[in-house]
Formats: sequence, C-alpha cells, structure tokens
Amino acid sequence: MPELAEVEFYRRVWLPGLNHRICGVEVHGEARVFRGTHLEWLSRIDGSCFHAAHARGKQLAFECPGAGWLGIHLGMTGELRVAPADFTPDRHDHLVLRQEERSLVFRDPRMFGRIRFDLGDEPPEWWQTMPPDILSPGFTPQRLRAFLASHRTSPLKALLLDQTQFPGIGNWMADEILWRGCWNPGLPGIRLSVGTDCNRLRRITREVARDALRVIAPAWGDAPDSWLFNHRWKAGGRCPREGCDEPLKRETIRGRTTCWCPRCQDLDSK
DNA sequence: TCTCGTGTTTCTTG
DNA sequence: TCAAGAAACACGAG
Repeated sequence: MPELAEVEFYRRVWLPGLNHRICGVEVHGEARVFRGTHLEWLSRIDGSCFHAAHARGKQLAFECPGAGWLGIHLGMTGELRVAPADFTPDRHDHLVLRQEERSLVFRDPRMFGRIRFDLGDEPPEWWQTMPPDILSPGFTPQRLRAFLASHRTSPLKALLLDQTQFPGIGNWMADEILWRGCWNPGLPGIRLSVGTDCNRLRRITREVARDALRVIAPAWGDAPDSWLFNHRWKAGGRCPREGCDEPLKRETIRGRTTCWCPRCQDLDSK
C-alpha cells in the first residue's frame, strides 16, 4: 500500500546500495512497468553508482551522476528489496541491479507501478515540477484555499486523493485525515469555511503525514489502535474514538472504498 | 470460482 | 471546457 510513508520506507530499503558500484542491470523488458521508458538508457546505470535517494509524495528518484536519474512509482503492489548478490528473480521482479554484495530488486506483481530513466545530472522535469511536499513550507494555507475554491462541489475524499495538491496521500491516509477532523468524506469542499476549517484541514493533513512517517517509515511499524487505520478493514470494525464505539460505515466514493464513522463524521452536522 | 482492491491514466458522458 | 464516472491495467488474497 505505498503511500507517502511506505514510499519513504522503501527509499531506505535501497540505501545500503548507495555509493556501491552497479555491475549488472537486468530488466524484464516486456513488463508494463517500463511503459514510456527508453529501455536502452537503463544500461547507462551499469558501472556507475547511486549517490542519493529521494522520496517525494509517492515518487522515488535515485540519482546516478554521469548516467541519469532512475524514477520509480510503486503503484499499488510495487516494492523495493535487497536480495543476495546471486539472487534469482522470478516473473514479478522486473528490475534487478547487481552489486558485488547484494542485488537491488524492484518487484511489482500487478504492474501498476512505473520505472523511468532520464539522462543527465540535472533532476528531470517531472521531478522538478512536482507539487510541494505536505510537510514543506510550500504547502501553504493560500495554496489549499485556492484549490478548495476551484473544486467547490467535489467531496473532500476525492480532493484529498488529488496528487497535485496532496502528494503522497492515498486511500487510508485520506480516511484517517477525515476521521480525525470529523468531516464526512462526501462533504463538498464548498462547505468548509475559508478560514478555520481550511487551516484545520491543513494542520490535520500534516499531522497524519508526520505520524505515518514516524510509525511506518523506519521499520514498517504497526499503527496504534487509536488510529482509524487499524479498524477500517475489520468486519464489524468500530470507531476507536474515545467514548464513541459506533460501527464504522464503508461505501465507495468516487470509485474508492471509503470508511468513516457515521456518528463522528455525520454529514448533516457540518 | 468469484469478488475485491492500497493507484493512475484514458476514455466517455454530462 | 471542465468535471465526474467508468473502464482498464494484472494479480493475489480471501
């Protein structure tokens, strides 16, 4: 479930491979994950090293001076792993970078993920034009207000999943933000007040991003039971808010399974 | 055997 | 022209 924090977790997984020479590049060229990529460019990685690894939103970028930038989006089922140097890939291991002491592996059974490679030492355009990170100074109240004003009728759940405004927020984080803020997922953005509600949405979004990074990024830790996260998929799951315990509701909003507490997040109370 | 789904893109419809 | 909705992608889990 690669959202912001899981992406940061996977960035760290490949860190042991930084500054070690890559002595072999193996790709499953027919795999959908390489769509739009010049496969022949990937061979430029051979003989060079990654000097830096970056994560922004759901995107990863590995900097390879003298060769280019390897960009990775994990999609729904993508993952990065470190395997032994003599590791034998199976049909879902689409990219294997060999080093003397290990193999860096990209695996993605459903192939909704994407690998791209851009030549040159400068960050590629797709990286430079990404929206500001949620925890960066660029994620301003003004920016959020302008976005809400231009999508007045869209439900909050759909707005939170917009990667151009909330990079790295995925399904569970969006539900968590709405639950913590006591907003109904179907509430149109127009019903948030420009001042108080908008600032609160920004604050809670940042809080959930920070919490997720703290708990998940270092070692994929378990979320505490006080979060909605641990209850949203359970059959008969109940609202974990102190004093509530209402059975949680699940419904599809804009094509995404959404979970909320009908008592804490009552649509008509806003 | 059937249904569902953590994400994104593209096409269709209004 | 824009936004919403559906379909498609491919597979594993239950």
